Amino acid sequence: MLKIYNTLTQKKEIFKSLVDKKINMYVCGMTVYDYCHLGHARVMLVFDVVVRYLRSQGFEVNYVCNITDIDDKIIQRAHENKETFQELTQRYIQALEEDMKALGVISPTKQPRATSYIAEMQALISVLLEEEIAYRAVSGDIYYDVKKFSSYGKLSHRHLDELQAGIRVEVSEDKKNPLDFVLWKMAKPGEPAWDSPWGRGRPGWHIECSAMSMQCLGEHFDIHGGGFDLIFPHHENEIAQSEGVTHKTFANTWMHVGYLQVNKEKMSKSLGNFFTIRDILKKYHPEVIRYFILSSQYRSPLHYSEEILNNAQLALERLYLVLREFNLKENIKPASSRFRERFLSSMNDDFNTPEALAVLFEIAREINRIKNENEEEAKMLAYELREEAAILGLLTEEPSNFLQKSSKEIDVKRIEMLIQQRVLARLEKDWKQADKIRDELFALGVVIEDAEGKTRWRIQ
RNA sequence: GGCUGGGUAGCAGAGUGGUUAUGCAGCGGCCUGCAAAGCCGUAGACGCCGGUUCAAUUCCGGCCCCAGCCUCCA
Repeated sequence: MLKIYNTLTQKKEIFKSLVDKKINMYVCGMTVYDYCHLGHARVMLVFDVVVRYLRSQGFEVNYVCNITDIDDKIIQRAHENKETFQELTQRYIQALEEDMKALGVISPTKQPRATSYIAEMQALISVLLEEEIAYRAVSGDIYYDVKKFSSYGKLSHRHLDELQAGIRVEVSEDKKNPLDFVLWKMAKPGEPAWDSPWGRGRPGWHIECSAMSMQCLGEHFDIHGGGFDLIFPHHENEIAQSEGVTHKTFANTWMHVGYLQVNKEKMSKSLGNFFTIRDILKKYHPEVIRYFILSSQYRSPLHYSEEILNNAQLALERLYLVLREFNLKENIKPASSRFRERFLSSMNDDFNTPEALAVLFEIAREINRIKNENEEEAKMLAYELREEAAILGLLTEEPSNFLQKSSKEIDVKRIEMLIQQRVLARLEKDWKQADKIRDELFALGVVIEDAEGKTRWRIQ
């Protein structure tokens, strides 16, 4: 029985899809004006695992993840770069796709872009104006009147008066209420603009997700997700807009991924403490990043440091060292074991990946324990280990590939030649020479293992 | 000020009203020419103060501390 923590109710709830065995899920994706950092990777990897898991449990998941390709920061950045906003966004959309591919993130079923849904956004704004939930200000900009939506604040668990007390931005003369947010913004000369019944302009940030999610998934769907920082105001506003138009529940379950922290601070662009995905991939295997992300529960803050990533690497090596012992070429569906049940119940408990990983390590130990006495059973467990790890997107590589991959240039020919020399030295029981070669290899970052008459090597 | 979520062994990080999380690191052993890998064993923890209970790290209350949101942010 799958339970998911719902930000809306602040409880873990038994998950039930609107249509049996089908799930419609929307995740707020990236604004494309710069490279993605590890914090973005966390969100994408978490939902990647959510989708993989749900599919493995027989759900047909319709996974929509948008791209925001028009917004103030994009306009500003394009202006700074003296290029069109399309040139800018196209470049970063491509970078985003490269990053996601490198991380092994499965593609969303659909990846709508804001600029392709301008008409749908305008349709929503029209309804909100007709219903007088939105108003046109003196400037011509159109705002959402938060006072008209009685349950405003239900997702972030705040009340309008509390919010107003904490206002810390200068209040625009234009708005009736400082918390009102823009739906349509009139264009200044030189800014990107679209025709609308209210004049040339561009959409506000929040309306795009209402338009895209409802267009792609319907007015009422199962899961809506994103980073923690989107709870307020973004998702709150999405609810206000969508439910303001439809008068029915927008999304049933709201999932939010915790922050990635560096030195106890949130990783963010403004603090300048971020690491881009592509930079980290220069030093670490994608599965190491994935392991690191999954080693904490998705709602908790996750601390980043190089030491922790190194630890993730060592942990993954342990699992790969187990799989290396077997030739898992056959297409075998392993039988249920006592481990499988625990793996599944961990995942069913709000995607508790740290606990699921712990189960994988227990399988690994069991394999090591029995492999000499009962090779067949060990092999079955190895198949199971690989299958369950695949749900997390791990252990998908050939073990020797993973274990012999290095971020530095390695000279495999030289390594193998040295190993050959050492084998000869060992046959002659020339331990001094053998150890000297081993030291030499170690200096190259190569670790040697002598087992069952063979010598194997791996990196680091 | 309001609202969220936290504080678990050297590090990371789950979980539980009484029983080994897990990974890395440590200690002892087995294996090995020596290592590596692996196995067995072992040590070490639940912010502070009260309360409930036969029993609390786990429930309740208070306090302290940390992070985040209330402006754009995944």
